[in-house]
Amino acid sequence: GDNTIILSQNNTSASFPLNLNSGTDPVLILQNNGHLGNAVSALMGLPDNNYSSDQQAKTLKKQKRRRNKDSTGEDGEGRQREHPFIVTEPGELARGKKNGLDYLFDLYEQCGKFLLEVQHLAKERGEKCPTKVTNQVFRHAKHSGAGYINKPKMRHYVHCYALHCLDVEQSNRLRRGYKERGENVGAWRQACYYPLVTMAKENGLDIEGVFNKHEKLRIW
Amino acid sequence: GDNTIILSQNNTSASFPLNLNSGTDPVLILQNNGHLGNAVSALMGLPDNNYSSDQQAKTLKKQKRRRNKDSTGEDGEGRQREHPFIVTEPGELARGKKNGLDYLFDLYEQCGKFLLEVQHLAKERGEKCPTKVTNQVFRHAKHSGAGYINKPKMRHYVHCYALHCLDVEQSNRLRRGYKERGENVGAWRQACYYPLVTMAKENGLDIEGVFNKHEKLRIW
DNA sequence: AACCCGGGCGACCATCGGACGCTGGTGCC
DNA sequence: GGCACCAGCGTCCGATGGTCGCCCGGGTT
Repeated sequence: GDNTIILSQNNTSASFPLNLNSGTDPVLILQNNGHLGNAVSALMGLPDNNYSSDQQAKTLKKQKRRRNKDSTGEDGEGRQREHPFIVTEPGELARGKKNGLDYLFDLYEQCGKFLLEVQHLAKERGEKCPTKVTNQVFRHAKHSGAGYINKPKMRHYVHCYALHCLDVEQSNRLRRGYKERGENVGAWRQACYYPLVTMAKENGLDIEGVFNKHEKLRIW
Repeated sequence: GDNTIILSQNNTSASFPLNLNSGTDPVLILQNNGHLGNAVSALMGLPDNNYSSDQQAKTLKKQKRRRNKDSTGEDGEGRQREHPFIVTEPGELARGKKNGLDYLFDLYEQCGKFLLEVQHLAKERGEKCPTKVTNQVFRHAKHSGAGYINKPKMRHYVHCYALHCLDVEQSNRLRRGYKERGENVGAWRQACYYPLVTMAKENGLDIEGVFNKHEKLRIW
């Protein structure tokens, strides 16, 4: 059934260097219209640039991708795909078969928690210990029942989360603006990128540098 | 023709945290009996442990490895394989068709330099910038004419280099001991591992932690 | 009901980190 | 010269990071 979560935004931060968050500490209402298991707080980021080095013969093999249309009942229970995100303003609950942005950001917090678990497990097994959210972390999340977390999604919105972490005020303003104008999630996502570039420039860093300065973004 | 290089061991260090080097600063004589191009100074390390996570069905497919026996003259010039290392004491020049350990350690310094070059190139191209010695760095080294540097070799001796960086005295003692006893390189290499474990334990860290504390080992 | 928009995420791919073991250089007899 | 030892490094492999685009959910008409 539907599931509503209430949590304070005054998150687990306990920041460290360069915390650009300004501190309005309202109570947020999250929601996943369908499931959910836990909730936390964290931040993230990374640009979508696809530079890649070693320019060479790029075989340029473009072939059709096929999907296994195995839509066979499965179990009858459990949604297949997450509801799409819509642009919501801070604290706003998404209506209908949609998810809001507070919920999106909470997924990043959850990933941070899963990373911590993976790190602890690795440590006590004497294995190599990741400092970033890796494939292994996504796998762990899935195995832990958080099937609604997946790599493509998290990577896709990472710089939106980053803006949220680095400057909540500006992030909130953007959300309200895009909601008001009735823009879709894709447009909002794009828009999140530019403030980050500006912030990086102001601090004389690249985007990655900005991420690394922030406790919660460092793991992305 | 043969090539001898003289350089001060008081290296480019300019350390930073936890520099365990004790500071005898003699003049070292390096040598690669056959080529060589430049020389620097740096340090490195990493254990050979093969933990790996996600224990699973390990397909265990063992198949014959084949080599391209293309020993065709090539050019007539240029050695194919590096001369093997022998255990030499500090400052000792390897005799005959052998290379000494000072030369081995210098290769790690060279790798550090190649990493810096790759980092600068990446930065000015706006590409992703490696913090570690990666495949790309080995590729760059090869392209830059340092064909005598290759990944398997560098990984193989990394913890020997680490010991050298973290405690030259002990490293030197070990070298002298193993040379005296006429042990082969493989035995010496193995022996380098244990002091590192002890050092890690003393500092309450794992091997990787020890590496990360040292300016020059961090890149491995 | 039918249509179309847009976005979730399965699955693909280049590349990586890591290591095995063949090949042949090297010293000894 | 012949042989046995042993180590250099070509080459392979599982897994990763990164992304494309198929497929379908969802709102609208």
